[in-house]
Amino acid sequence: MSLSLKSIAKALNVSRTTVSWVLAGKGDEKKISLATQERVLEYAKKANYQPNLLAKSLISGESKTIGLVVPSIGDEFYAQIARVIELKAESCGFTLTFCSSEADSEREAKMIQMLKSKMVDGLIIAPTKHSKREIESLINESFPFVLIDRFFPELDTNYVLVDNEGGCYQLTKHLLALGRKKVAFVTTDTNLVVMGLRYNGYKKALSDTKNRLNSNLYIEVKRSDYEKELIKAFDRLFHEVPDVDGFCFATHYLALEGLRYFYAHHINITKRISLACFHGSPSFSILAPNMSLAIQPIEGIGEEAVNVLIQNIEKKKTENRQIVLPVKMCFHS
Amino acid sequence: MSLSLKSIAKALNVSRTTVSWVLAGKGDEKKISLATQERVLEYAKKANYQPNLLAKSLISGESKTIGLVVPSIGDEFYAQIARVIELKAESCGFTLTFCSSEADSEREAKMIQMLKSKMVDGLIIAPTKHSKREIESLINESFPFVLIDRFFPELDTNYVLVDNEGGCYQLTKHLLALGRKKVAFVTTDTNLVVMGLRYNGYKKALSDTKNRLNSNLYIEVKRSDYEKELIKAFDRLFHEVPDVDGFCFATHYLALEGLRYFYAHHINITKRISLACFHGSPSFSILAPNMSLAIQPIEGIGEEAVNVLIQNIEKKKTENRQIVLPVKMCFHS
DNA sequence: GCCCATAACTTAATCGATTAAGTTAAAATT
DNA sequence: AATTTTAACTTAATCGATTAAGTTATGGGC
Repeated sequence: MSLSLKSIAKALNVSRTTVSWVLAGKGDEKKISLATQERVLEYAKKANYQPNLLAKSLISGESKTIGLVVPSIGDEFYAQIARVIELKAESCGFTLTFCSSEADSEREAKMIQMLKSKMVDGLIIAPTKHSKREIESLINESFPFVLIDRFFPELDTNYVLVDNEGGCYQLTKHLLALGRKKVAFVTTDTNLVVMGLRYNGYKKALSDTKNRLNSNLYIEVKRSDYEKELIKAFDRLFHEVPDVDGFCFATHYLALEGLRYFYAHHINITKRISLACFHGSPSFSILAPNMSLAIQPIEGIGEEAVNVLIQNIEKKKTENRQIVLPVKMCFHS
Repeated sequence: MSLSLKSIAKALNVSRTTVSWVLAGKGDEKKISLATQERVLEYAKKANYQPNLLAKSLISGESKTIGLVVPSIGDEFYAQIARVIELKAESCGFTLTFCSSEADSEREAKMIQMLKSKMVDGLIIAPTKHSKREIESLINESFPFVLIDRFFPELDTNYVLVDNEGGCYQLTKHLLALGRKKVAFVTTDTNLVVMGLRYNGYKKALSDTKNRLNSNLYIEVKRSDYEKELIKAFDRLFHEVPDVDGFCFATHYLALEGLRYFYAHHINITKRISLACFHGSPSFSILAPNMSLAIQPIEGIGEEAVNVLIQNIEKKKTENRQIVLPVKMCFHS
């Protein structure tokens, strides 16, 4: 269908090698006459020749493609990460193929397998909670990869994370410093290590300020159907602890549902309670200008992930790198 | 590095052909002895053989990969579209490679070229305004592709759109039916055909109800730096037409900035004005529960795009299909 | 005992590129 | 004039798979 080196060679009555050399810019080096070089270049341009990169990859053993595996590309956070990764990867000559695991580790395993079969040069993965197995086998094959957003403390891998614990620690401390006494922590998916870290930050802030941990102030909702779950949990919370006066949300989507609840119940989110959230969303500055935020450095995560991965791809060796980026604190009263 | 057909063949002392047939499930058909079949299958399983799909694609001429080109994968709307497309494509045996054009037609042309070089079987493109050239050349090469979200009326291509004009027509009519007299239309990027269609819907609703078009009520902001642009435009609007009582936003991100303005200026968005927006965003139901919406059928767009594209890929022929999906109206008072 | 069918493979070409290792004819050197 | 160099190519192997077209050896039929 599309024209190949071979067909150019045939048309010009020269060998494939000659054409290959000229188009690769090695014409002079390989002592191809100027006349021939011009003939080849002109023909290639006129016919709009584009090399088949699959063939090239087959030989070179590198596809210049990175596989990105995230729970869902439809998620605002991962979509923005994907954008940064794409731009950074492109500047290094790589394109991106992505797969959404839909938070299903079997699906994830299949996608990783597929990407490897398509000969991606490396993977950037935001793993699901049960994908330790798959990650271990990547380690065994010493296939280049970097984890982002989530990790496995017991595995020695590359990863790029943010300071989950520190972020929630600072947010909680800020709420307490504002004079709040009963600060609730709202979280989900607690078998994810990073969620545990966020909770640790909350707990540490409490104990550092001699506040007692109150289990009634701990709200955990299941990931699926979290909207309704949260309403139920909040109804109970406001019944059990009517004078709750602060909220630290572990994720932006929980915070959005929390805000929906506060608005629906006419709860004064300036006077009666203070708010904080790990990461944010554009609408928060309108909905709750006073909410304090620990913003994840999306650019940094993406760029570091690509950096680490490409280093790993290029010099097969290299030790694993564990990067923890600081969050950007935005305090409000 | 990773083991190949060849190495399996060598290890078992059979020919590559035999191994290939057995692994392709053609063992019986090709009369390979059961003993050999078992030996091959067992070895392949133990060694975790995975075929090199690049090599397979080189032969078959199909990569089972679709290229997705959108202005930005970081954009909520395109991210969600991408998710749907990925799921649908996967169910048809395709994976997705994506590129963000960053609304730059030169960049877009480069990305399309790259994707074609990587031998994607087809493209799904949300084109930028100046990419007509590139699209035309795809037509000339009869390369399979589908446009989404945007299109070129003068080109005969596949496309999947939503009813832009009808959506804005109904939204505007609704605002007028609520008794609003001075409804503003807020838009951007007017050289995009679909933005023109949305404006047409607005104008048609006005003329159908014998309302006069008032150029003071037409707000157009540049795409870049639209946040500040919108503030300036609104300042002017409220000065020139203090009794403006309705707003129809052409996009969700304009509406969000509009809401930011209303909140900042304590403008009563229930009594003093009525709101409408083409498409929506999760926070709108909290920020402006009364805002009427014309929701784009994201699932439908993605699924139809994949359907049309795959049909196009599989039977090289086929006429172009032009699909316009209805929007889902959510009226509020 | 001869011929043919069939089981059970193997050889070699192919996809589209790259590249090490030739080849040939003309020019330069001795 | 004989030998070496060099310019300007070409041949053929290779990447990892697929597949059309052979090739054996064995068994059955007559």
